[in-house]
Amino acid sequence: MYVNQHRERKKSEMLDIKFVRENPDIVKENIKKKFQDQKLPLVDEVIGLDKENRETQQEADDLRASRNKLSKEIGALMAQGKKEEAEKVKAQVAANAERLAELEKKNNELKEKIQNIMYTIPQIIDPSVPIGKDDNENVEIEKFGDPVVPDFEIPYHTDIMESFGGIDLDSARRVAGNGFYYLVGDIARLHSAVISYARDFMIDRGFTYVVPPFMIHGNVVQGVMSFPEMEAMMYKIEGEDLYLIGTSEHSMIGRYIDQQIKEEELPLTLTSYSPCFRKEKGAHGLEERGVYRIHQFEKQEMVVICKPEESHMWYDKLWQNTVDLFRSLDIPVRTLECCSGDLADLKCKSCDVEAWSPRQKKYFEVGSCSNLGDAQARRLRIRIKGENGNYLAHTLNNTVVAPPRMLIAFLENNLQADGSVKIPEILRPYMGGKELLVPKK
RNA sequence: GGAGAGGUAUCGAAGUGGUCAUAACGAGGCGGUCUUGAAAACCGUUUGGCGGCAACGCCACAUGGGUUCGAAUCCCAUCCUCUCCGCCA
Repeated sequence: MYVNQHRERKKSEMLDIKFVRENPDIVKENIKKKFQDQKLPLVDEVIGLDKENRETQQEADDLRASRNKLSKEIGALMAQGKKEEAEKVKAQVAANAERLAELEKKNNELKEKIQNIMYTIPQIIDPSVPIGKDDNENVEIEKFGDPVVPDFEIPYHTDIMESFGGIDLDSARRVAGNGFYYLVGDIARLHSAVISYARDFMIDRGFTYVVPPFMIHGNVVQGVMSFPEMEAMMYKIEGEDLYLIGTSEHSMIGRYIDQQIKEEELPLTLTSYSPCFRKEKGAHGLEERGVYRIHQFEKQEMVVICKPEESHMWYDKLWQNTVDLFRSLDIPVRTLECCSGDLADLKCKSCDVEAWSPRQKKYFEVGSCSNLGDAQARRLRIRIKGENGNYLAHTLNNTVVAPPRMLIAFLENNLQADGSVKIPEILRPYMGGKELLVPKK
């Protein structure tokens, strides 16, 4: 099995060094588009190092070739009993040994330098990505449904939950600290109902349901996300090479590490369930309290592995699925496209699906859809076995739904003036047929 | 946690210091012969990565290191899998 072959942490790259060598201008232009000008000198630097490395490699390979040849001669001479002649050839090999050791050392140093740089050179973004510096310049693409503001006041989401006796944050803080929750009664049931409904929604659209591992090895983490993300997000199990997943995308993409997938098996269209664990380092404001930003939540995810030429098409289908799901629950949404400067280095294109908050009178993020191009596949060596050789797959992922955050949108949009919450028809089978949640106080 | 066995290509598996790692042998896949068609039989073909215009060369036998002119093979360390026992949802 492949499992242990790449346990050692190896930094790896988003772009092919060959591509950088042959298209330095494209790579530089891309860096500028992402407002990372400080990385510009690295391109020429890495191309120089690469040239030096290939020369070193070639000389070392030649020396190895000569050693291999001479060693065979020694074997033949020994077999014939010609010991003296064998000794002479041995001396020849020894003469090259020192130079080879030198080259190997240099080769390793160069490789490490190259990798360190390549690790920071961002993925080429899709031409359709809007250029902008940070998240202020993200672009609204399309709205779905009317963002209604009712003529009664919508309470903060934890207050709505409390009116049903549905949340216990105080106990959660005592037991696990800030960023955890107990969901109780109908609210807990609603949480499970949403997950189950989302699962069936995706199964009906032809996706295969998967329950993956909730912990993964360090090398898989490195393959699916960049190092700064990893530091800020991932919980590590003490004394083990295991991390709690931040999303099932991690274990779902990791499933194909070092694999060659037959062309005819593609596309792989999967929907996975998992709890997600995130450190969420850094301070968060008022609007991120309650169950908005937490250390543990559950999520139904969709993941696609496909041929390069199909990733655009799947990207559009993926975010549309989330829009459709929210619309089926009468929640207004919009799509917000990530601009170049806000796009993670691993991604070619990404958008957020945002749900309407009638309380805040604005949209807020409930899901994120990304096309990673071949960046994850390059890092994890996920290849497609084609007629004319192997090539890297493209990978995409998107949130189907992530309660409890999604519950915020659900409760706010389905709250009635009398404090009750109506259950959309489509969700009722998952709620034991209930049409309405009635507050306890 | 204890005791054994083991990690080689798509799978099973041989190889225990050189002339079998473009990896024996078997299976599977692909192409072909035969056949009305199929099965069977037979023949051929089939690892991945890097460099090079090419010829060709290098690397990879779980991982890392060591011994050696030369390591799948010997030595050291680490990881993992399987079987049985124990414990346990």
